[in-house]
Amino acid sequence: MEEKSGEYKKGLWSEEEDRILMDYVRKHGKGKWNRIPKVTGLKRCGKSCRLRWLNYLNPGVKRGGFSDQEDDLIIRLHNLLGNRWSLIAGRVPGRTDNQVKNHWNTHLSKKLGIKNHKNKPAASSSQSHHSIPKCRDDATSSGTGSQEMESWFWQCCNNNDLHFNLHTPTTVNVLELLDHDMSLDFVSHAL
DNA sequence: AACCATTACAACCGCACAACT
DNA sequence: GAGTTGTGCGGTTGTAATGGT
Repeated sequence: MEEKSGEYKKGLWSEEEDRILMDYVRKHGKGKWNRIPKVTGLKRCGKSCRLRWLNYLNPGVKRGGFSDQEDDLIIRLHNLLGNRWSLIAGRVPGRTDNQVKNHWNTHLSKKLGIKNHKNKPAASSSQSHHSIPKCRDDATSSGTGSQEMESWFWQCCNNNDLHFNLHTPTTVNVLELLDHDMSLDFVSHAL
């Protein structure tokens, strides 16, 4: 994975570069980003191409400001998940992790009076007083476990009390709950 | 109009990890 | 099993745009 510095251009992308990258993705699909400079002659490293596509050129990316609903959802998901931007972004349709992260750091952290982005996620607080239901096997192999988790989750939501420790095994439960059971609708209503 | 400070967002960097050879 | 490659993630930096003086 040799990408010598100096061989590739840095900084903002030009329209021409965007067009070349779009053409490549149209023809070859996503992936194998490191081939792009070789195939297209684009003076950008694969990593940069991937990022440009994911955060800007991808038609699924929503542009423009964040709505109040999105803000609210992000705040609550951040409260739940901490700085897990990709997870948060995965539940905010049309938004990328980079967008969410930037939006948090420039708007929401100020709005909430959070000092800086090195803030530890609330979720990583060592005081986790919650008994989170047991997980994977229970939750995924039987409806009961899943229901138990959902019920527990709702309880936390109702108490506006979403501080779990991300580094405990129970985190897995939370994330799995999100992945398995919680469509955006569920999350946005729950949170 | 010119300068400086702040804001918002795009992009880069370093690291980790999974897949592949 | 070891090395290489490709990808993803979070933190950080760079820069254009905007606002204030």
